[in-house]
Amino acid sequence: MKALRLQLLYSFELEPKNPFNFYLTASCYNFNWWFNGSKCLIPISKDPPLIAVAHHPHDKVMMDVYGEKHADHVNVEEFVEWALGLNEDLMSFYNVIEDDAILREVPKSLRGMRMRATSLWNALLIAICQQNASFAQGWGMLCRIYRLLGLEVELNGIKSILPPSPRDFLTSEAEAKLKEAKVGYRAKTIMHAASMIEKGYFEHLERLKDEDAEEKLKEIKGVGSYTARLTLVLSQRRYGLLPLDRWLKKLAEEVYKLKNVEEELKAKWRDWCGLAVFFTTVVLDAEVLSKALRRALNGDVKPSCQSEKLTPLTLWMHTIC
DNA sequence: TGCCAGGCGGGGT
DNA sequence: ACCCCGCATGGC
Repeated sequence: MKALRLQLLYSFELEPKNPFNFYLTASCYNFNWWFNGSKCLIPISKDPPLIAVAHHPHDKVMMDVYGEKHADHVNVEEFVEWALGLNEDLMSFYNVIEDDAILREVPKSLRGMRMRATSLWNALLIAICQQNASFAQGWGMLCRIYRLLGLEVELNGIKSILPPSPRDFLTSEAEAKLKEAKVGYRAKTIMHAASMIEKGYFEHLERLKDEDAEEKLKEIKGVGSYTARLTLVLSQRRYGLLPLDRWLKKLAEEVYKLKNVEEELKAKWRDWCGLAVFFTTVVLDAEVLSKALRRALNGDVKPSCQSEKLTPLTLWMHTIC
């Protein structure tokens, strides 16, 4: 298949709040068609195609926006700044997690790293692929979804992919592609979610309170508390929500010695639960529970820097599908 | 081989 | 309210 050629529309620069580490921010949970070690591509929309290319030569973040002619430029600067979390007050988060037995490395080895946010639909895809699957399996599914259903683009010689839109999942060919992506029983959830988004069911979701937004997403069959909360963390930076799965529940019980994990983690992390969960997976390299548990109990809470090992920070260096 | 792996829903108490 | 199982898939 031939890639759609996009052209440079315009450029701008952004000034991140300190501390900021571009390399770590771009590396984490990313694929090699969106990060190559220096340039970080940020998909903005697929219809019409629009994508920003970020690089970081000094203290500012430089942005080049690519698309087709006459594309709508509205709100791109705001979106990209938000997607990279450039305005987030990390120091306030660091205050909450100082002395945390698992997260104490975050203000050190991961200093300045932001969580990249994404669209509601893309966040749903990510969250659904995490259900009842290991890190490698979940991201393998996602990788195949992007390759099979996304739109190949080329900007100034750089090949990349724009994530598929909800509409792209509502055909019979898409059903076959999902089968090929080996998402198993999650395919039904993905299609159900796509059709509800397409019908505009989640418009103005951002206006709802956390609890109501979570309940609304849970109306998708196959989406429960974990998936709904993770989706809202990734797509709206609603850090007050705690995406609690069996992995984190067991870790918290054993490492923090908690009984009622949900209640006590909320008291511990307060308005930063979502970001705390995100970094918990990063520092433990998203290892499966038994290994993550052993590491946390041994105080081995520094993320691995070996490129051969598949971790959230090295994902972009690997070809996993 | 059988059983798990960052869930979920439907069925049984 | 709980508890339990099946659900696709791949890896160990």
